[in-house]
Amino acid sequence: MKEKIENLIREALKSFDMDIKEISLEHPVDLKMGDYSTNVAMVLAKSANTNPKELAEKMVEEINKRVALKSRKRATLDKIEAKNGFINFYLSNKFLVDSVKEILENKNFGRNNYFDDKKIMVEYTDPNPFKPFHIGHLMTNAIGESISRIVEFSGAKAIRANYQGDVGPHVAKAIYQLLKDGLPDENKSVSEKARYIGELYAKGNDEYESNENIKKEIDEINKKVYERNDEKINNIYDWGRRVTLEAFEEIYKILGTNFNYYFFESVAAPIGEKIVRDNLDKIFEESDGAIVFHAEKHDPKLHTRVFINSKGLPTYETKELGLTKMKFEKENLDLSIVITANEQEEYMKVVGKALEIINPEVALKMKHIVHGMMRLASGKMSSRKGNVITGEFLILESCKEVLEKIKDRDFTEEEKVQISNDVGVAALKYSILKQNIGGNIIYDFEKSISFEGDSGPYLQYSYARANSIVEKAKIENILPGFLFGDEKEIVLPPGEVEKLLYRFPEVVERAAREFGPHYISNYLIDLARAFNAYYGNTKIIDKDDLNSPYKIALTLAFANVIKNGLYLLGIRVPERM
RNA sequence: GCCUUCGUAGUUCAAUGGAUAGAACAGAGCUCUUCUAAGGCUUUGAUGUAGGUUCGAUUCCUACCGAAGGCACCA
Repeated sequence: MKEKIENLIREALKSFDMDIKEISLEHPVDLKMGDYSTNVAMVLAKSANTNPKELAEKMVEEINKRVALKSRKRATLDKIEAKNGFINFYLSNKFLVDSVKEILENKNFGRNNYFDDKKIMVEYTDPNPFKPFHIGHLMTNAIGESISRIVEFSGAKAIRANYQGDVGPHVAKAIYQLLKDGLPDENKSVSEKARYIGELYAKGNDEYESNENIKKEIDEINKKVYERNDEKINNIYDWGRRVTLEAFEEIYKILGTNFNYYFFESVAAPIGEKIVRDNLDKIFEESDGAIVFHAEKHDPKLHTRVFINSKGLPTYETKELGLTKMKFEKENLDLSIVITANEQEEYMKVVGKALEIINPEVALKMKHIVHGMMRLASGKMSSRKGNVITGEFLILESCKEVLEKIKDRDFTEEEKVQISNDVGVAALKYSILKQNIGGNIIYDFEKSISFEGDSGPYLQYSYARANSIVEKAKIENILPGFLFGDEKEIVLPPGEVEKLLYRFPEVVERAAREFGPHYISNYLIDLARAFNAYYGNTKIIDKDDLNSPYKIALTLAFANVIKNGLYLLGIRVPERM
């Protein structure tokens, strides 16, 4: 449709001997201004020595001449007008109803081909064994899963990767404390054991910072973990690594993520180390016993970073180089996306610069997407029993809240658990994905599990309600249809719902182009609001209404789009709730 | 100090250089003998400051004020 209108504009311009590189064609904020609108007259007026209004009017005349050539019945455009220098296009009822029809016929409505035939790896979540799964991991997971699905819907083959720090000082801190305090009870569940390890990590961290001798001891353990030459430490390490990774798997299951690849720092480290040592003197330099990269020599906005520390151990930067090499060896990628919090933005630029010198081809295919940090709106939660809020805790609380809400509903126990999991996770994910991912999220526990207004459960609820109407209509033997009364003409004026439905593929494409899941969340909320308003003042199932089949078709189309949209956000859609 | 990102209703967020800056929450008032009231309807309220570019600036540029992150052996 968009292209069709653009062609009309171009043809009209041609008749005035004018042309423009890029036609800006947008949806006016207000539906009263038409369905599409262009500002070309305003852009070109000056160079054409005329004023925008006049040019717009002349163009409308020209476009109307061309449209009139086509038969009225098949027309997709109803009206074209010039207003305040804009040219507004109004879609015909026929086009809108046809788009509803298309949604019912095409289960994949919303797909586009922006990333056709591209192979894209998305690395996200990245929790570290021996440490808790915290809120930041929840954020990265929600964003990464959504971006993976969006690029898939845009034609790409998405490869999901998870990169986990199974070596490094944090591991040594946990092991030190485990050696001191002992292992947890064998009978405890995996997640309880993982929680115990996480608590000891925090304790070890405190010790590390407050006691010089313990610091040395932990540094020693760190080295042994890399070298794997101490059996006692190896045993605890292998056990702790396994337990925490298993606990993460349980969380991924609830969140709905399946990774294709798991990368580990322990593997990436030696690969990265070789790259650094091979490029010593060429790119990297020795300084104070460490090996560093003076990035500011290549770009004054960057700074120096240590790649191999003075104890001879590789830092995160080096591991990142190794990881990148591994990724491109495993798969022939067109694009490799890494999603992290924005605190890593600056040094990723340094790593990127080093990579650019070592392997410019690969560097071009790297994309670092950063999201904001989760900050607490109030200190309430963090002080609770001295616990930090982990991502896991948040998921459980949110689901528990939903369970409480539906406890008296007419569902089986099994259904109740399923629904509360789906809705609880939706509330959290939506609160992360509803806003631009770059900004910080001021985290408010109450609001994140809000089920009203601009929320995931609101969307799920709208879907469940639409779904139940369609189900009920089936029982009453009214099926979706596209005949309007006795007339062959469409008499039911399509409303706001239709005018939003056909835009879905455009929204998905934009979300893919800009890696912005929030475009989808915002769209879905607008759509759901429009439908809920329609629902509020229309009787959809009505045996005496000849338009009832169309109303049901519209309801079904709405449900399909919400379902596909929520899928792209990584949110499950309960049929009933 | 330097670098990066960001300042929009009381609060949390939208807005592709465009038309009257949208929502949600909170506040006030309606609304279930129609299909799920986790809903709908009505209503109060905002672009940090000062310049500049432009037919047009929340959006681009400059300065200032404020916030977050980063700036050598953590990730």
